Formats: sequence, structure tokens, C-alpha cells
Amino acid sequence: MLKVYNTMSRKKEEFKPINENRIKMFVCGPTVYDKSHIGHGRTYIAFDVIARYLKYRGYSLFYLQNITDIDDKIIKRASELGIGPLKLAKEFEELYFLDMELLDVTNVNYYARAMEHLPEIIAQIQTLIEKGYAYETSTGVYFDESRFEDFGKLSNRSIEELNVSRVNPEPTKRNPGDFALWKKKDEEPAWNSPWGPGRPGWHIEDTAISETYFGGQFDIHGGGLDLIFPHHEAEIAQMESATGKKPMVKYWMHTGFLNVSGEKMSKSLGNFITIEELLKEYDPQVFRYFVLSTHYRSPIDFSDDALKQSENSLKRIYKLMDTVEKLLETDIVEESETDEVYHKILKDAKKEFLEAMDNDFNTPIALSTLFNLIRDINKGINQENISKNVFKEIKNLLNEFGSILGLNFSFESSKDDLKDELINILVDVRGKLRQKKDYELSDKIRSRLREVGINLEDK
RNA sequence: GCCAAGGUAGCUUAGAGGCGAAGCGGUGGACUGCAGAUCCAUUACACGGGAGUUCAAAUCUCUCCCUUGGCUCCA
Repeated sequence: MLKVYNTMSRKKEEFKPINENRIKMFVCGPTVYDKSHIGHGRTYIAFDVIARYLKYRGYSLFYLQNITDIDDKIIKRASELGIGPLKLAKEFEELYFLDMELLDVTNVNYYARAMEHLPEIIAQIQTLIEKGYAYETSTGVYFDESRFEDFGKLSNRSIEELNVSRVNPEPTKRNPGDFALWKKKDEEPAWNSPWGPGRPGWHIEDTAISETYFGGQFDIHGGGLDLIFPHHEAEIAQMESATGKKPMVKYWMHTGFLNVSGEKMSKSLGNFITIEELLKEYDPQVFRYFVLSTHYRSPIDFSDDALKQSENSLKRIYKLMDTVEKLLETDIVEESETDEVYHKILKDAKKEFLEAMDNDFNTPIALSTLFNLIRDINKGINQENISKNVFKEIKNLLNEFGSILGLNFSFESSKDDLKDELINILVDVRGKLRQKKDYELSDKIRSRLREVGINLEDK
């Protein structure tokens, strides 16, 4: 039974989609005003694995993500650079897609840009005005929080608290906690609307988009922890007021923050790491492993040491896979009386792995079951009692786990052919030298190869 | 101040009333010409302090201490 932690109830709940087998999942995408950072990477890898697992479990998933391609930060940045805001957004959007591809985040079905949904945004604002949840002033259209009694239910705040905390409220608003649906603007960039030229507020694009593709209710809404308030709170108010249907979302899922060496990542602290920079230093698989080694809701602390640990852990898996693939090429027995024992080990390992994933996508536990399995297999390899059939099953199971996690455990064989040939020649020569017990020269070859990143290991 | 998430072995992390977990790292041993990988053992009487509930508490309750984040834009 799959259990999912719901931010709304603050506990794990049994997962049951609204429509039997079909899942509608919306995750807040980036505002494309700058390069994506490793915090984005963490969140989108986490939801990528969630998506993979839901599909693995046989659900038919539609994963929708929005792209915020117009907002104040984009406009500010664009004017600094002297280019149009939409052009700037387009450029960073392309970089975002590239980063995601490099990180193997490949399960989003559709990216919906805010600027391509202006008619829907305007229509939803009009509905809110007609139903009396929103009002127009000289500066814009605002949502009237006092009309929505559930306001604050996701972030566990009262309306009084929300009102107190606002500094410098916009003077034409009725309540300090009211938020903008449409901002009236005379200067560019601005779009026409029934209320004159202007731009949409931050929260309205998500509900306009999700209503367009999903209707007023859907299964999963995800994003970073920081979006709970005010963003998701505002979304609930807009959508439930506009459609009259509650709840808007059945399961709210939020990822924990990524810190860098114990501190929040920010430009002013100078510890801001983009995905582009990350990938200059580390393999995408290493970063993915690092992300999955912590539960998606927990804070995760990025450091070189932690990444190094992840790399070493991952090597242990690669190493086993490599050994298994090599042994499959040899002429070991097809079957053995130990097969039954290993069938059970594999069956149990799979069961434990899936139980971990069923428990709110607990990837750290899933990985630990994987390592328990690896130890059992290594033991068997040392004792030379594993048959070819079992090795095939091991390979299949590891690949199955890998595909759920988005990790590729099979060794890349796409190396340069000539390079491979040259290495083989050196390995052959070294083997002959070792037969003649010329260890001095053979060790020299090995250490020189290591200097250029090629590790030779004698059996 | 209010809200939230945390404090688990040297490090990184799971777990959540009763079999002391996983990885990384350190040490010793087996194997090896050596190294590496692997296995075994060890580091390990692990759960921030103090009370309480219970036959039994890392796990529940209370209280205190500390860390981080949010309350303005943020994945």
C-alpha cells in the first residue's frame, strides 16, 4: 500500500487517486530569470523519482509543470541587460530544459508557460470578481481574503497573523493580506485586460493553468517547502473560490530545502551553485544519488565531502554490476542447487525495496536494502556458488531498481574505440610482464594508467 | 514574537513503543607478489538534557537547551 505524506494533514495517508488509475500531478516550475541552481535540481529530481515510481506502480500519470515567464524579477533583469523580458525568459527556459535533461529529469509530460495562458488567467480573474471573491481598485484586481474562510489552512496560519505580518500594504487593498490577481501597469511590458493594461499576479497563473488541464481538482500538487506560504495558500483560495470545489488538491507534497555547508544558499553569501557549475565538478548520477540518499522532505546539506561520499557509495553499486556483467560472459554453470536460496534473497530484496518506496518514497531506505542485497551477492561471488541464471536475475533486478531511481548502474560502454584498444594492448603487455614476475615494470604501468584516470584491478 | 523542520555512532542519513540500521570513513584479519576490489571483525553500551506514562521509550506526554528555515521574492 502506497502512503504519501500530505502537507495539509501533516501526516502520511494512503494514496488513492481521484480517478482510479489516473493521476494528475502539478509541480511548480521555475521563474526563468536566472540559471537554475542545485536547489531546483534537488526538488525536480525528487519529483522525477516520485513520477517514476508512480508509473512503475502501474498508474497512468500526467505530470504538468508551469514555467513562470513573466514577473517583476524577469522584467528587472531584462532591463538591466537591455533586452526584452520575454527574450530573457526564453533563454533561461532553454537553459532550464538543458539542465533537466543533463540531470535525467525526463518525466514531465507538459510544460505550460504563463504567457501562453493569458486568456485563461483573465477568465479566472473575471470569475473571481463575478463571484464576489475579488475586487478592482485603481491599482489592480485583488483577492479578498476575508471572503475565504479557509485561508491559511495549508500553512497553519490565522488571518490575523497574516494581516499583522504584512509590511507596507498596498494602500488601496481592503485587507493587508489581500493579494494581487492583476497588477495595472501603464509601462511595458503590459497586456490588455478588462481592467486595462497590466500583468497577472504571481499566484494566478498556476491555478489558471491547472484548471485548464486538470479541472478544478487534482491528485498531487508539489513544490519546494518555501512555496507553502504564501503561494500555495493563495492558489487554494483562488481555485476553490473560482470553481466552488473542495479540496483543490488531494495530496500536497513539499520537498525540503537544500543548504550549502549548513547555510541557506543565497547570492549574498556567495554560496550559490548553479546546476551548470555543479556538473563541471560532479557526474549527474552522483548528484542524483546524493539527493536520493536523503528523504525528499528532509533538509539536505550540500558539501564536497557529502558528494564524495555519494560517489564512493555509488561506485560500490557500479562495481558489483560490472562484476556481474563480466561473469555473465564467462562459462559458469547455468543452474545450481543454490538457485533457490538466491531466488529467495532476490525476492525479499525486491519486496523490501518496494516497501520502502511505498512508505512515502523513502529512497534512503530503498538504497539501504539495495546495499544489503549487494553484500549478499558479493558473498556469493566470493564463494563462487551463483549460477548464470541467477546472475541474469540479479542484473535485471538491479536495472529495475535503477530505472525507478533514475540511476544507471550499467557500465557505460560508449568509450572511444581506439582508446579502448590501446588500453587493451597495455593490459596484455602488463599481463605478460606479471607472468614473468616483472612486478616493477607492471606496477609502473598500473600507476601511470591511474594517473590518467584508468584503474586496473587484478583478480 | 508566531509558525515549521530538526538534534541518532567519527561523518552522511533511515526508523518511530519491544529483534541496536544503511552508506562513507578509521582500525585489525582473510584473500593478493604488492595494491585495489570483496568478505569477516571492530570503531558501536547510537538516539540533545531532565522529568513522566508503560511490563517495555530514539519512538508517547511535559519541560528545558541548541540548530536551521519561514513570516518580503524564493524549488
